[in-house]
Order: sequence, then structure tokens, then C-alpha cells
Amino acid sequence: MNSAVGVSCPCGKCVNCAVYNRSVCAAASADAVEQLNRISHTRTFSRGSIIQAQGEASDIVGNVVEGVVKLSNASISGNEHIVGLLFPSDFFGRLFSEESQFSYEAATDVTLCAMNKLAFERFLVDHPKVEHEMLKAKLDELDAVREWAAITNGHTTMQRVATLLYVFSRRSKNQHLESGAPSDFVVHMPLSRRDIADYLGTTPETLSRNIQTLARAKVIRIMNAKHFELLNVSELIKHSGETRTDLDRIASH
Amino acid sequence: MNSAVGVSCPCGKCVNCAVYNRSVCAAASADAVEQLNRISHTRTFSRGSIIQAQGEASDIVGNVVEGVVKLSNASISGNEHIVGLLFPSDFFGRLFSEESQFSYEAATDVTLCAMNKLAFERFLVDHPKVEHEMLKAKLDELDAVREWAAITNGHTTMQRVATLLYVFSRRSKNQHLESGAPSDFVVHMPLSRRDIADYLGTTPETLSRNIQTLARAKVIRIMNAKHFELLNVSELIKHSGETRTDLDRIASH
DNA sequence: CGATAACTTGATGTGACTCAACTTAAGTGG
DNA sequence: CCACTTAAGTTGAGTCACATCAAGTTATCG
Repeated sequence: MNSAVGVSCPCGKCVNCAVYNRSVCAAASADAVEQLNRISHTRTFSRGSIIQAQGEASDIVGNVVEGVVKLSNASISGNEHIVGLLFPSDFFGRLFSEESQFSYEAATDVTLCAMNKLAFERFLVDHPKVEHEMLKAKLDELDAVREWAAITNGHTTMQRVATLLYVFSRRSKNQHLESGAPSDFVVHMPLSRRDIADYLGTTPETLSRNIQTLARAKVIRIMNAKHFELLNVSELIKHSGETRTDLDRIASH
Repeated sequence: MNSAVGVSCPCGKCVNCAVYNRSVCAAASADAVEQLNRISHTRTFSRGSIIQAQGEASDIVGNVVEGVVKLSNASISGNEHIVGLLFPSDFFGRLFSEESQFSYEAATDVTLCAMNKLAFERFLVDHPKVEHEMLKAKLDELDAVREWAAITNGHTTMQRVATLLYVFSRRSKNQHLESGAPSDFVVHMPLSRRDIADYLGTTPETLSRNIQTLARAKVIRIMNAKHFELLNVSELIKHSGETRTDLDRIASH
């Protein structure tokens, strides 16, 4: 069996993979999955390490299994802007291009299901159903990126902070369904203040001030740097400047 | 021949289409093109008219043949943010989704090669090569949107204005290769000040001030509201805060 | 040629960035 | 396990780029 091969997925079969159902792999037929097993392997990266540097030739692609990967763009002025965050089941890497315009960096300790880029590209051409799924995923991603661009551009910092808090609350809600079930209202922010600031298009100082303002207004309670309790969700939504419907759509991306 | 059919492309065959080579259609085989001819038809929209309203069920997709289409997102606060501009050969519409999250609006008078969405979706499933081309186009678009998000977020208004001017100068350069050949240094901005401002994430007032500042510094000359002459390109690049290499990559999107 | 929209210019207020000091948390080695 | 070091986060004061409100000017169109 493949499970004996060193480079194959340690889960033995992709169908046992934690993110299988949510990833594009779910569209693969039985023998296609077999093929994926052969070309994929698990890799881990510790927080802060570069998975793929901006402008460098890219050789691997795959799915995030655990942790958060940040997709960022460093400008000549030195400051980097985070243009995307990748969570478990999200696909990483730049298909069908020599190099990646952005750098992929581990925002937390990360586990990836990695594949050789060329091998996966060949796989996609042989399996139009999976490629179709990939196209749909990328169309969704495109909408999400555009929506986020609209938020970071037309809203105040407070609105962005409130939006992010709400979105992460929905996300961690799903994540913790089984694991000890912390309150629905505890938000886990795995990123550093700097990363959050870079993602929101602001500075750590301004971000901090806004978080403290929300805490003083009893909208949230700061448990520690990475954990918040939502005390007043409807008030948080008011601060976001969005409707609940819109927020839930954004969170589902 | 198809040319007799009312709804077919007036060019008779897609291969005679002005944007054929640059669009995804170029990947279609002979009989596939025949099929596209059957389901496509030309439609025109006058400046300001809505091609597809935000949140409404979308029924048509296709390519922009002439003019500029703006892709925008109206927030509850009233102000709209333009999240994308579509130029000739760009694909419009939201495939594989009930409705479009953004509104498509004619920023200038526009000619489209439109197709029924479901018909084109069926076509794509039957023609993996075209769908493959579509995926590649969407991956490129994703990079472009992210790069633009990084620009509008991390740069000053002046830098954004200079970047846009440069990008449009490269674009109109290509457009006018045959038509009376205006100078390489004449930039045509087909959009209104408000649209440009919405695209750059600023206001018409601030935009105007920056344009006037560039004119006073002899970097550009304002011929009229929609035409500018570039007097000092290297100075314009300095104002953009980007390297020429980066700007040219952005322009090629 | 008059009316309406588009664009420009001016004056003013403020949200957010910058620089800087301080506090708290997280590692590290003896 | 605790002192030590370094990073991460918070708070404060000052400044400035940009939004806003308002008035004027130039295009555009019936």
C-alpha cells in the first residue's frame, strides 16, 4: 500500500485527511485520489518561516491542513501588506505560473499537504472534474478578495477591526465544535498584532487603540493577546458598518 | 451560415472578433468556436447603464468587446467602491453562482459579446481546454486584484494616481497602435473623476488636487478632463513609489 | 443659449500615522 | 526555577494627509 511510501500522506489515504471534504480533492474519483496519495506529502513549517518567497520560482502547491498561512506583498518602501490569509482546506501556491508574485509565510505553526507543482498541474489536466472544482474555488476566492478590498478601502479602522473580529468568531466557532467546546463567544485570533494590522491595512498602534476602545465599551473582553470574548455581538455588528447578512457571507469564504 | 441568425455574433465568426485572440475563446477548437457562435450575441450598453445589478440573479456572461465595465460594490453607507475594471477581451459575469455579489456597470458606452450563462457553463464542461484557459485567466486576475489591493492599501493617494496614470498610458499605447497613432505619451482616461476616485479609494476632490499637482510639477499636461500628456515619465514613476518593472507587470494584467 | 452635470479650488476638521516611552509576555541560559 | 534578555503589545503626544463641506468654474447636452 501507499502508506508505506515515505513521501505519501501520513493519513494513509486522502479520504482520511482532516480537510479532504472541504478541499478540491473531494471532487477526485477513487483512482484519482490514489494518484493524489502518490504525489502528496505532509510538510510542517514553524511560525515565521517562509514557505515560498516573493518572486522566486515556485515548485510546490497544495492544501493547508493546519495553521494559518499569510500571503503577502512587500513594497519597496519596506512595509508588507497581507493580501490574503489561508486557513485549513485552502489551497496554496501559484498554479500555471513560473513564479509567485506574493510570498507565502507561516503565520502560525503550519501543516501542509504539499505536492510538486508540475505533478499536480499534470494531474489537473488529466482530471477535468477536479480542475472544474478548482475553478469554482478560485471564482469564490476572487469574490472574497474583492469584497475584502472593498472593506479595507472604504471603511474606517474601527469598522475593519469589528468586521475581522466577527468573521474570526464565526470561523473559530466552526473549528471548536468538537474540541472541548469553548463558548461560542470566545474568539481565537492566532495572528500577531502586526499581522492583523498588515491584513487590515493599518498599524499595530491604531489596531491596539481600537481593540481597547471596544473593550472599554464592553463590546468585547480581552482575555489575553490572542483570545477575546464577545460580550455584545449586535453592538460589534454596528461597529462593523455591515449588515449581519453581509458579515456571515464574508465569514463563509 | 450562422451570420444569418439574429442572435449570433455579427462578426459572422468569432475568429473575426476584435478580441478573439486575447480572450479565452482562443483556446476553442474549430467546432467549439462554431458552438460559441451559436450561443453568443452582441449587446450594447450606454454609459451609466447597469449590466448586472448587485445581488440579482445573473443570467448572462461573456467578453467585453469595446469600452470599460466597472465592477463595484455598494456599501450600506451609500458610497460605492470599484473593485475592478474590465477592458476589451476581459470576461464579465459570475460563473457557477446564482447571483453576482457585485454590480457590473457600463463606465463608458460598451459593446459586449454576451452568452446565456447556463449555456456557457455547459459549454465549459464539454470543453475542458477552454475551461483550463478560463482557470488560468482567473488565476491571473486573482494576482492582479491582490496586487491592486496592496497598492490601494499601502500607498498614498499621489502614489495611486501616478500608478494609474502610468498603467493607463501603457494600456492606451497598445490600443492606439493602428488608429491614427497618437503620441505614446498621450494617456486616455475614459472614466469620470468620480469613477477613478472610487477605483483608487479616494474622493474626486483629492484626486483632482493630485492631478493638478502633477501638472504644476510639469510631470503631466492636462489636455482635457480625459486626456493627459506625459511630460516626464521617470518623474511619474518616482511619484508612484513602484519600480518600473512592477508597474509594467501591473499594466500587463 | 440656458440648464445640469462634471470638475476644480478653498477652508476646515479629524482619523490615523509617527515617534517615543512604557508595560507585559515570552523565551533563554545559568 | 528564577534572573535576564528580547520581543510583543499598549499608551501618549504631536503632526499631517485626506475627507468633508462649500463655492466657484468649466464642460456637456437638449
